[in-house]
Amino acid sequence: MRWLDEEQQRSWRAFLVGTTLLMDRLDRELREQHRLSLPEYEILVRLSEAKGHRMRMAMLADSVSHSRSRVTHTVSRMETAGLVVRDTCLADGRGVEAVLTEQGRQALRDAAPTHVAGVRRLLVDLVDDEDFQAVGRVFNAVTDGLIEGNPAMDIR
Amino acid sequence: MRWLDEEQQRSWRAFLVGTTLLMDRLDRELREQHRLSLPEYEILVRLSEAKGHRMRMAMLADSVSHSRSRVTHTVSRMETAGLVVRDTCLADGRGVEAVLTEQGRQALRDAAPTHVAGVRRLLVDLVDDEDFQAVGRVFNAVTDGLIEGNPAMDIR
DNA sequence: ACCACATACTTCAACCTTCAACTACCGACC
DNA sequence: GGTCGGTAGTTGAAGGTTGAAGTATGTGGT
Repeated sequence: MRWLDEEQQRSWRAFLVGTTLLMDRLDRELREQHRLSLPEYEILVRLSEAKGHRMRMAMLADSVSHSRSRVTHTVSRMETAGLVVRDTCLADGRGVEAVLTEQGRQALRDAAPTHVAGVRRLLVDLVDDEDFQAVGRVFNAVTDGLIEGNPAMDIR
Repeated sequence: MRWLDEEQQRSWRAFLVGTTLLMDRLDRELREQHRLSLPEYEILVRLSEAKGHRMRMAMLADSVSHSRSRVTHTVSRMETAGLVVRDTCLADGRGVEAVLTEQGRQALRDAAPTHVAGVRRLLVDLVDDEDFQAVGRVFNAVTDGLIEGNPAMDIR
């Protein structure tokens, strides 16, 4: 059994604690200033980038790496809040598309500056550009490892 | 308003998705193989490193960066499972200490190899040592930023 | 000694996530 | 064209998390 050395141990714990604090804070800021959770915000982002501001539920789920069930619930809440609507998929009778409403687009326009400013202030602006790029490489590798490793999850 | 450039954007998203997948997987492995959640595991680790295998609730909460309420619940579940016991604090009548039981120590001994192997296989062994060190630096900076920024949270 | 205020932890209810059914539809094979 | 297995999405209940309010104890001023 190979354990982690001192250095690796420290990095791993820093990651655990830092991530917890960071996500907590970003979520809180969105909630307090825009009545939006971080998962909801991410869904708004994905939809806003999609063609026609609409996306199949499964694709949405994959793109944020949440379970389908979770996305169902999240989208339901967002629908109640008027941020999205559901639309049945013409091409596939089983399919459902989530569609951004004008109100949803507006919510995203409002929230984006807060969110980006938070990511900068609490993360990006605190560290070397080089180091931040390393973070990108590391988690791309992690994602690849987990998506390859998982049969039938190679959509991306 | 300064947005993130392409590269930063990619890194940030890789981080979000990679973290989600990684934590999910590590949690699942612990649950399936050892009936332990990741938060529970972390508490076992903290307690095992503490003098006398015991720690005040508040200190425990700070050390894993969870809310006090959350730690109360987690410890309650762990107490039911026989992994820890609560003990009132002699020095401070308000205080409560969580104490690792022999069963808790055993659970940790059993689970640790699984967990460490997972962290290696899914993260550490996939990336450059340099890059992993960068991750450590980045999240130490994040933690410092968030703990300094927060009045009365400088315990560590 | 008393009071006000702060700290330590718990409780409760609302909310979110997970997991295991469940419904509905597609596609292919006979 | 009926059946079988697979895919898309939802549902409902159980479990975990949050945040505000509650209980109990410590602390400092008078």
